[in-house]
Amino acid sequence: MFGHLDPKKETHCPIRDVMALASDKWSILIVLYLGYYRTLRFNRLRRKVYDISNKVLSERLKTLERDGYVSRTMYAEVPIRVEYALTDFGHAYLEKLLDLTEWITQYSDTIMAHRKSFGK
Amino acid sequence: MFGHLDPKKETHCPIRDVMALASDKWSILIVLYLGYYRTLRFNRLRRKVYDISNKVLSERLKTLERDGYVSRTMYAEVPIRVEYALTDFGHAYLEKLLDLTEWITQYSDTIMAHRKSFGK
DNA sequence: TATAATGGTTACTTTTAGTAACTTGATTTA
DNA sequence: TAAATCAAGTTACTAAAAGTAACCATTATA
Repeated sequence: MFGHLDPKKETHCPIRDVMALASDKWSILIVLYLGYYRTLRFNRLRRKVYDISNKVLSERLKTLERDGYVSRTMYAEVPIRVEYALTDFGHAYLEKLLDLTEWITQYSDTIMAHRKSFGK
Repeated sequence: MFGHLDPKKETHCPIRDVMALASDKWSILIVLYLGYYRTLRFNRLRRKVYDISNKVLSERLKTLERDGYVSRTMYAEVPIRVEYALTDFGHAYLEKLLDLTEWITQYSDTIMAHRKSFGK
């Protein structure tokens, strides 16, 4: 249950090395939107994940693709068409994320209230 | 299920505003270690969450305390003693995190393998 | 008398994130 | 016919975050 906290550590930590690359704010939003819309092209995805820049979206997609969460399909049309979608693994991750995001959404107001009252 | 993705957006996104502050690499590790050891003093926690700096640990703890995940108890001893622990809410979050980290740990090797084979 | 431990803070450097302009090639609009 | 538009990004630059290392006061230990 807490196996990944093993003090024999220093070797390979799944949280630092693996999870951290897919659990940041932008990656989570990308996975959620790809989960909801099934497939999205670059610019449409960017408009869904509002406030993300081309640069960061491009970087995050590359990492998510490299680690097996996302597939990238290029169609040699004019103009070029590129579609992003979740892989099966990405869908499994989506399930886990949805569980977490639903929970946090449920308690979001509580946290915001705590945050406000804390400064005093 | 995908309620937080509502395109009416722009107002308040629980993922951007709330979850992002507790789901980064360091915050996750802090919550996991506090979950495992129940209470930890600053320096001991820092040694558990190896490679974290005083500065970042201090900052993350403040945010986690402000948002209600962590409690900070100061004992006016000499030298001063400060104990950090999860709140009830922090424990509930821990449950969710454990579910996610267990899953990612299970697939960690798969991801690493995919990562290696991807460059080719 | 020097060292280490307590829980941090401060100043500085490096890495990451964010901004805005630009690319290439073809098509639509005025 | 010339200008603007869209596709999917890239590039150069700036701002923000993370990481490094020294330091603070107090007290016990060697």
